[in-house]
This record gives sequence, structure tokens and C-alpha cells, in this order.
Amino acid sequence: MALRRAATELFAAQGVEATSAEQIAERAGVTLRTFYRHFPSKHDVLFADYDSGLQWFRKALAARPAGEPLVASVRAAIFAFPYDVQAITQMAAFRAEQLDPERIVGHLRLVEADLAEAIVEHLEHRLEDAAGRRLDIVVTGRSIAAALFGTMEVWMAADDRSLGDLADLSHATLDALEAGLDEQGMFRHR
Amino acid sequence: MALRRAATELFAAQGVEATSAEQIAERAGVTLRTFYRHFPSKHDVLFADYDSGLQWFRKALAARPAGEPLVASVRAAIFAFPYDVQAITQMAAFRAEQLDPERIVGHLRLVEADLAEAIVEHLEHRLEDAAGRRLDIVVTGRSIAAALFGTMEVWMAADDRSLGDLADLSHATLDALEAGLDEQGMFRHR
DNA sequence: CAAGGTTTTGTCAATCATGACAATATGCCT
DNA sequence: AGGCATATTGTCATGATTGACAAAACCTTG
Repeated sequence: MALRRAATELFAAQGVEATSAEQIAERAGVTLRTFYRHFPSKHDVLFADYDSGLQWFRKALAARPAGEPLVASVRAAIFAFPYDVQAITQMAAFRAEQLDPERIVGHLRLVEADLAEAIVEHLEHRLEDAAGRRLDIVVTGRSIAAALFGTMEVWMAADDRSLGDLADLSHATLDALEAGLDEQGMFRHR
Repeated sequence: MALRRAATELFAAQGVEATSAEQIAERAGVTLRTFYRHFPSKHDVLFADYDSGLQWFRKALAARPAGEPLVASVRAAIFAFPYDVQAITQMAAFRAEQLDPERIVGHLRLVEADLAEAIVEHLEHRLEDAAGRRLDIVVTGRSIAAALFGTMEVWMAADDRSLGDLADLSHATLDALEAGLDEQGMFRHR
């Protein structure tokens, strides 16, 4: 979309905050109002691929074999994700102060909430006795998401880590979670 | 504060969304800009007591006996909270459609994040070997917060529950968490 | 091609929110 | 009281965001 390109170019040239939504619209040859019909907010241009990524994750999760333990499924889906180098570069740019940290954290919270919801849905579909266990399911889904994002934020707080390090940390976190859930004999798939 | 009173009155009289920030400022005899110096946003008037509540929780947590298991401390702090009838009434008003559910959820996320942070800080202070366990600590704190708020939202989704029911649900959730953490021998206080 | 319906865009007008700087008020010191 | 230092408020200007409704573009079918 033209708006997307215009925004990306302007952001790169003069920074995100120094670029007004109106400039973007103008450069793309449309009205300001039209810009806001395509993106819920100026900053959402940066996270435009997000929805498709979320869909990808949902499908990957749904495609896991039936008997697999939950945490293993989540792990598999997360690590199979076709990470977009572009997106990662963008994230790196954020860390380099292009963007208010508050905003990044805010966005991460949304992503975390969506991840949690995806896991919850997955469980609702897979568990035989889902109906009577809504609370267990919600708590489990959210805890897993919280643990993963906690891990990511601990990782982000240190400056000298590679993506591989993050993967290692995530694995460790997931292992611990799996042990905890397993002990209670909970959350194996149908 | 006069602003607070003005806002509350107007909100009650004509609803939150139908009240503009300017009206509030005017009724309180100040400028719009001044209103925004006292409240970060129009809706934050509704959550004005929030900070003091958070402080209360932090202190309650810090005051728990040294050897107590983490989950027990969190439980004790939460259930000892001097719940403000006013605030609960307000929450009821929210549920009665005064306010966009999105906004309520957004606020809950902030509260959840703060609760998680409070727990994390508590652990940092109490654990002997906190230095080398940042990841464990963050993951634990966030998981507990996520579980509690997941419980609350499951509760909120049903219309026929009492506050006592919420308390029961929370207890059950905390018990499960405690069992899980205990199994791994983690997170006992110094 | 034309009529009629659907989708997308433009226009207009509010409101929300915030930075910069001037004007004022307030408390405290002598 | 007089006068500075600090905190609070007013003014002005700009940008973000959104609802309502008109106008234009596009599509489908006869």
C-alpha cells in the first residue's frame, strides 16, 4: 500500500515522532482521514505485519499433533515462526531510540495479550473437558504468555545479547513451565 | 481537589464519554491545560486512587514475615486490602456500560503490570540469591499476576457472581500456583 | 451503456493531549 | 513590606484521533 511506503520512507528520513500523520497522507496522495481508515494510529504503520503473524501462530498451534503437551506445542509454534529480518531490524531500530520505550512496551503488552488468547483458544479446542475448565485454561494461557514475555523483557534489558541467547532463555523458561504444569498432570491435549 | 469533584459530578450527570475535558476544567474554574497537568488523561480521573492502592500493596507485601512462601504472601496482601466501597461501586458502574470495555481492560493491564512489578521487587529484596535469578524472578512475578488477572477476567465475564465468588476463585488459583511453584522448590523467602 | 448498490475517499468539525513560554501566585528570607 | 525562588496556571499552537455525512469511484447486472 502506498501509505505504508510513504510512512516508512518518511520515518526513515526524519524519524517517527518528527513525521506527522498528515505528511504521510499527503505523500501518499490521500487525506488524513483516509490514513486513519487504514491504520488505527500513526504508530501502527510500524506494526502492520502483526496481524498476519498472529494468524500464522494460531494456525501453527492448531496444526500441532493431537497428543502433544501444551508447552511443547507453544514452543514448536514459536520457534518455527518465519522471522522477518525486516521486522527484527525494525525492532533493533526501536532499541536505538527511534521510539519511546513506553510505546514499545505498550505494543508488547498487546502482543502478549493476543498470544495468551491464542493459547487459550487452542486449549479450548483441544481439551476434552474444556467446558468445565475455563478458569484453568485462561490461567494457563496467560501464565505461559506472561512467562515468555517476561523472558523477552529480561533479555531486552541487557544490551549484549544475541537472538540466540533469547532463544536459549525462552527454552529454559518453557522447560520450567512444562515441569510445573506436568507435575500437576494438567493440560495434555486430547 | 476541585477538578476531581467537578469530573465526578459531570460524569454522574451525563456519562463519561459525553463529558468533555474542557467542561470539567471550566466547572472547576481552571483551564483545559491545567486539567491535564493534574490528570494524565480524562479517564484517569476515574482511577485517581490507584497509586495509593498500589503503594499500600507494596508495603503489605514487604511486611509479610520473612520465611513465608511467596504465594502465601501475595494472597495475604491481596486479601488484607482495605477495599474501597466507592471504588467497587465505580467498577460496577463500568460493568453497567458507563465505560468502553476496552478501556477497562486497558486499565486492568496496567494494574496487572504494576502488580507483577511489585511482586518482582518483593522477590528481589527477599531472595538471598536474587542477583543470579533475575529471569526466574521476573517470570514468577508475571505469572502470578497473569494468573490473578486471568481469574478476575473470567469472573467478570459472568454476570451472576458475587465478590465472594471472586475471592473463592482467586484462592483456588493461588493454591494451584503455590502447588506448582512448590513442586519445583522455588521461591521461598529468605 | 445505464441504474442501483457497495466500498472507498473527502470534508468538516470536535475532542483529546502535549510542548513551549509567559504570567501569576505562593512561600520564605531579610 | 519588599523581593527572589519555586510552583502553579494561562495562552497559544500543533498534532493525534474520530464521528457524521456528502461525494466519488467501483462493481454488478439487465
